This record gives sequence, C-alpha cells and structure tokens, in this order.
Amino acid sequence: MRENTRGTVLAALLRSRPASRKQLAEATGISAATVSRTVDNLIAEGLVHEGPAIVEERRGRRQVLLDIATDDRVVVGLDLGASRTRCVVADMTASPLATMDVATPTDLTAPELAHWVADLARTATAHRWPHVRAVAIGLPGAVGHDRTISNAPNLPQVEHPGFVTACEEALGRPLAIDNDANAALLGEQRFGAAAGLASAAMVTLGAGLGVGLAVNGRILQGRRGLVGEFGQLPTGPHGARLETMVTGPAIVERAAEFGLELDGPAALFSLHGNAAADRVRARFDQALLMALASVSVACDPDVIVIGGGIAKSLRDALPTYQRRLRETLHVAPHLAYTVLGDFAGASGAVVAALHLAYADLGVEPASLAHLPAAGTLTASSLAAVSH
Amino acid sequence: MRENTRGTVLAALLRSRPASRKQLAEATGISAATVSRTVDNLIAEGLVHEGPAIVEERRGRRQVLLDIATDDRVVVGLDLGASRTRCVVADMTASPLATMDVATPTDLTAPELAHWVADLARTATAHRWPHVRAVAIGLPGAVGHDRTISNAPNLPQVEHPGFVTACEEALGRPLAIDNDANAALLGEQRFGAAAGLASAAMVTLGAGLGVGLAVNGRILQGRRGLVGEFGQLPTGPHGARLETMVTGPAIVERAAEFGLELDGPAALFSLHGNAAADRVRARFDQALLMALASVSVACDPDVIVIGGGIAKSLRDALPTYQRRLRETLHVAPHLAYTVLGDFAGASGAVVAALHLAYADLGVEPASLAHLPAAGTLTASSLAAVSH
DNA sequence: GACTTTTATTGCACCGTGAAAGCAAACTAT
DNA sequence: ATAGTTTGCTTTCACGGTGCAATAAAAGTC
Repeated sequence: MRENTRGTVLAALLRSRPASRKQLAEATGISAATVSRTVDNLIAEGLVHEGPAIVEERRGRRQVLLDIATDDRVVVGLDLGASRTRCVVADMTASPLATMDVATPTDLTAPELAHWVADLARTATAHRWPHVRAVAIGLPGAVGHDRTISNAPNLPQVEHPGFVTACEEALGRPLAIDNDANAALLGEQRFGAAAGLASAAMVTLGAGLGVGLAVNGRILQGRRGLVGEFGQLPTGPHGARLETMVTGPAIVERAAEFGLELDGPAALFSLHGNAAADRVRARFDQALLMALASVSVACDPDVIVIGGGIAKSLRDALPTYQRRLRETLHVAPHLAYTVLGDFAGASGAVVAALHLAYADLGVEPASLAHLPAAGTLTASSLAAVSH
Repeated sequence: MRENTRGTVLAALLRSRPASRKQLAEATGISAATVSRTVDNLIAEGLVHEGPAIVEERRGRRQVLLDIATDDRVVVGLDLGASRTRCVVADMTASPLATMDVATPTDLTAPELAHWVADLARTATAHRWPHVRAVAIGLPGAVGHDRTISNAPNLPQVEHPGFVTACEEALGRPLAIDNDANAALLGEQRFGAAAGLASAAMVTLGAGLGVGLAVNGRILQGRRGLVGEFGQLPTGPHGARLETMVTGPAIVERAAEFGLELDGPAALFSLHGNAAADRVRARFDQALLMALASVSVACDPDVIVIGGGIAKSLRDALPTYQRRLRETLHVAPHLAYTVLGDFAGASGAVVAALHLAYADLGVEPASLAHLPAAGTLTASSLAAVSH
C-alpha cells in the first residue's frame, strides 16, 4: 500500500515525459490498474493531457502518450542581483516561456523594491499572470529558515524585515526565497553542469563570493542561512577574510596596493609577464584554492560549478585549479564551468517555484528533490524565448 | 491512510517511553483502535512488553504502560581508536549493559585486527552475544559511501580493502562503519551536548583533527568520505595544512621549533607568561578559529561540540573562542564541551547500531533520524556498568 | 450495587490497491 | 475479408489496513 500514488505518478511523468500509462506503471512499480485510475483523475483535474499514440511497427494496441498540461499553470523564477535582475517564466515542465534581463534600480526603499519585483514578474508573464502558481526569488544575501535575510551588503534593502512579506503580498502567490548561489546551484543541478548529480556545489565569483552546497539532491540552508558564507573565513595573513581576496572589487583594490591600476577585475587575467599582476594573481589563486578546498570538505560534492562575472576569466585555468585542488586533498571533486551562465540563478529559481507548485499538487518533497530531471530548460531554449 | 503504522508506533514509543496506548495514539495522530491493534502485534512479536498500570487519583480504567522489550535484543557500539578502543553494549532502549576500554594492539595486520575487534565485541557482550542484532564501528579514517576507507594515517590497517568485510564476517551481524568524529557527533546529538538539536557539528582534537557535520538530524557523509577532512585545508602560511597546527603531535613539534620542549600537547596550555608558549598558542588559536569558522559556514550548526584529548585543555577557554568566533562571523553557533567524553564515539556507534537494528524491524529512516531521543545513555549510566 | 469516568477492544463500513478477467485496438495469417 | 494474435488499457473483485462508533473493561464515587 502506497502513501501517495498520485504524487508518485506525477513525479514519474515529470521525470521522463511524455510517457504512456504502461511506462509509468513500470517506472513506479505501481500496478497498471492503479496507474490507469490515477491518470484518469489527473486528466480530469486538467494536470495531464493525452497526446498522440506511439506509432510502432508492432502488433497490438498502441500506447497513448501522456504529458504534463502546460496551458494553465506557470511559475516565475527571479534572480535579484545587485546590478542586474533576471527573470524566467516557465510552464510546469520547466520549458521557458519568456525571459527578462533588466538593470536593478539602485535607489529604492525596501517596499518600493518589493513592488518593483512584483511588477517585473507581472510584466514578464504578461497575459499569463493569472496562471502563475508560484514565484521564487534568489538574492545576494544569507536567508535563514525563518526567511530573515542578513549579510546582503550589495543589496541592503532586502535585509529589511518587511521585504519578503511585502513581496509576497504584492505578488499574491506562494513565494520561495533563497540565496542567489543556492538558486544558481539548483539550476545547474537540474539543467546544467551538475545535472543528475545528487551532491554538488556552486561557487559564484562576482561582487561577492557566493557558495551553495547540495547533498542528496537537497540544498543545505541552515537555520541562520550561514551555510555558504565562506567569504567570512579568516584565512589570509593577519586574519584577512577570504572575500577580501577573491571578489571583483577586492581584486582591483589588491592590485592598486601593488601599484597596478586595473579597469576591472577581468583586466588582471589578461596581463601576462607583469610581476605585480603575477603576485596579485598568486594571492587570488591561493584564496580561491582555499575556498574550493573548504567547499570540498564541507559536503564532498561530485562537482563544484564555477560561475559569476569573474568565472569567465578563469574558464581556461580550471584544469590548473583542478590539479592544485587534487594535490591539496587526495581526492577532489570535479571543477566545471557554469552551463547556464548569467541565467543560472533565475533558472534555479524556476526550479524552486516548480517545487512550490508541485508540492501544492501533492508531490511529496522526496520526489521533488530530483525534479524536474528532463533537460527542457537549456541555454538555447532560454535564448529562443528572450527578446 | 498511513504507510508504516508499525514503524511510526515503535518510533513514538522509543521516543518517549514508557507510554500507554492512549499516549501513543495522541503522539502519532493514529486512531486509538489502530494503535491498539498494532501494539497487539508488537507484543506478539516480543518487541514490546506490557508494564504496570499507572496508579492515578482518578476515576476510570487505568492506562497500561508499554515499553520496548529489552531481554533478547542488544547492539554493540565500538570506537576503534589509534591508541584505545572503547566498546559499549546496549539494549534496544539504548541503556548501556556493559562497557570496555582497552588499548588498541599496534602490530596487527588488517585481518588480525578485524578478528581482534570481533573478539572484543564477543567478550564485551559475553552471554548476550547470541542476542546481538547489529554492530557499529567508528574509526579514525574517511569512510565513503561504498565503505572504502581512506586517510587513516593513525590506524592504517583499516584502509585495507578487506578490513570491513573481514569484520562483518567475523561478527556475523549487520555492521555499520563510520568516521569516529561522525560517531561521536551521533552520540552527542542523542545523549550529550547537542541533544535534541537537528543541526550540530563535532570537532575532535587529538592525534588528528576530526570533524563531523549533521544537518536535519542526519550525518553528512559524502561519496568519498571527504566530508569533515578539514585538517587538509591549506590555511597556514605557505599553504600549511590545518592539521599541522592543531593536532597533538603538531603542537609539540611547533613548540620545539620555538625552542620549547613539551612533555605533551597538554603542557602547552599550563604554561603561563612564557613568550614562546604564547606564540605557539596564538598560532594554535588562529588555526582552531579557522576550523570552527569553516565548520560554521559548512552547515550552520546550532552547536559545535568540542571533544578529543586536547579538548580538556581548552575547556575553560571555550568562552574566549566563542567570542572570537562571533567576532569573525556575525552570527555564530554555540560552542559546547563534550558531555560523553571518551565514550562519545562508542555511544554514537551504539546509536548507529540501533538504527540498523530498528531498520530491520520496519522503522523507516525518517523516524530513525531522531531516535532514540530519551536520555537513557548518560555518563553516569555508562559508569554504572563499567568495570 | 448503580452510576460515572476513562481506557482498551470490537464491529462495521470505507477506501485504495493488485490480480485477474475483460475489452479495445492494432497487426498477421489464411 | 475474417479469424487469430499480440499488446495496452479498463473493469471486476477480493483483500487488508484504517477510522468511527459502539461496546467492554476497569477503576472510582455515590
């Protein structure tokens, strides 16, 4: 006797779709009779549609393909960044319907920012707004279990106690909030460089150092949202914090100390044969290695995905970091470059929103941890719907 | 409709025992009728016994107390250390029945050590050996998901590929293997300084640096057992590893570099007003702070329990470390001194063995994560059965 | 000894499930 | 064409676990 046949069947369909009743019965281990009845209910509720029959060179009645209904249910994923905000609208199969990429306004109060976010979601979904079932937001701050936000120096408004509830009220939908690195990890884990890996980590290098950790398909959060705040580690000389050596502003600052005027952090990595640049880079490398090693021993991920603005400059050097990490620890996780790039965070937020939406439909959390598994959301499918 | 009434009832009884049928019905939310029927089955199987009725100054039929049967099922927890091996025999309620504390033989091959361990378990349980349902061993090495053991410099025999299977065969019982710090954490989390906290960490300072992390009541392990290998972090000057600054042998070595001949690591902490000692201590403090901060951002635990041989010397300084940790991170977990002391590892192994035994009886893993919750295994109950 | 109160057990109906039988829809052989 | 075969879906039926409600049991109180 099963606890939640309905959720199990829905999860199986979401995992490999489209699928016939027979395939679902085999995938779930539930009897064909029960699957058939359950599918009838799901169709009656409008959650699932019958598709065309499979045409085979075989005898017998043909399998009728089933798929998740995509007409009247939509979710929104938002990546609220310090400089830019990205938004992805997707249906219940995680197929993107629209994307947006706009500058984040800098001079808004917390309530104003909440309304700006809600308006952005409404604009992005357009006529589909009434069909939005859930929204998720990733933002550059530590999010606790009680949804209090702290340590968001690059977007201080979100730390305001009323920000989250203001968003929720302005949206009028179930809302999930998480750290942007966690959101990016969720995206990479479902559709990107960590696809199908239950244990993975994400390191984003940009205005700040963001880290997300996932174990057994679940993102670690912690009561106070302290998980992933590796930037605070006192690892440098005289107890200097890690983020004073690997973030964009810090790189420019360190270079200036060595008499090097950089246009931006990326400039450091295009200088070759410059002694001062080499010394700044050596310090950066040492600090990054420390961060990667810490992440490795924190959760033993199968892969560490590197993303964020500075990641572009490091892409070619990844094998070198990989080698040094392996020298430091005897066994080391694989290093991979982000696949979803700038939209990793928003894509992960889509996944979080889908989790909310499916939880409402009776899919239990254990199944959600691996959903959606199909690669419907990809860099190219995103590009196809962007304007 | 429930998936596993039997396991739920058993878990509720284990969590607060003894209890009447009525109390179990209230605790689980299952109807009194079903609880009554389930209890009948458990009694028929010999897993549960009826006890005396509660005598109350009230009208009505008296509640009959039920308790876990303790006669014919026992488990063994072992802490296989580099220098000493500790063993705790306990019944299904986690009440200790016997303890042992013997020197670990130093010159055995892997198969010999496996047999020595099995003999120790047999000796400790004595006439109850036939009733042993499960055994768990904590050892000073990294244990992967496939039970391969690596990074065990202080007890290299256990790295031998055949060691675990040799143990299992010699014992003839279901066997759980884990890192000793993980085992100690499991002990502290059920019966010690982290009792009742779903999220906790353990740092053991001794011949090596051991770290265990727990999130949502589950110990993090990782596929390769890399979780907790914080000693490998390249955090010191010139990339020196963390464990070259906080472990017992390392402290003596560092002191010698400063011209200080120590009898043992503890001697460092009893020297006052000695300039060289102060400098060695400052380095130790810095490294320990780094370890504590890394642990904090790795899983955001509610408490970090400090144990191991060197912990005794740090007990009075814990508030100082607590203050420095809070200065480093804005919010920080609480630091606590081990409650179970030398027997934390073996006690945790008892918990792991109980999990195996109860899983055999149909209690699902989700319930196990919080079991046993009652404080039956304490320092004094251990002392009462030691010889 | 009748009444009240509380706990445990039993009777009964409900519901979800799987096995097996039945039905539907395709191809194949005569 | 038409019967036969194969395969997928649906229906029938019996089973088992569950909760509600009635009943029994065990205590105190009048």
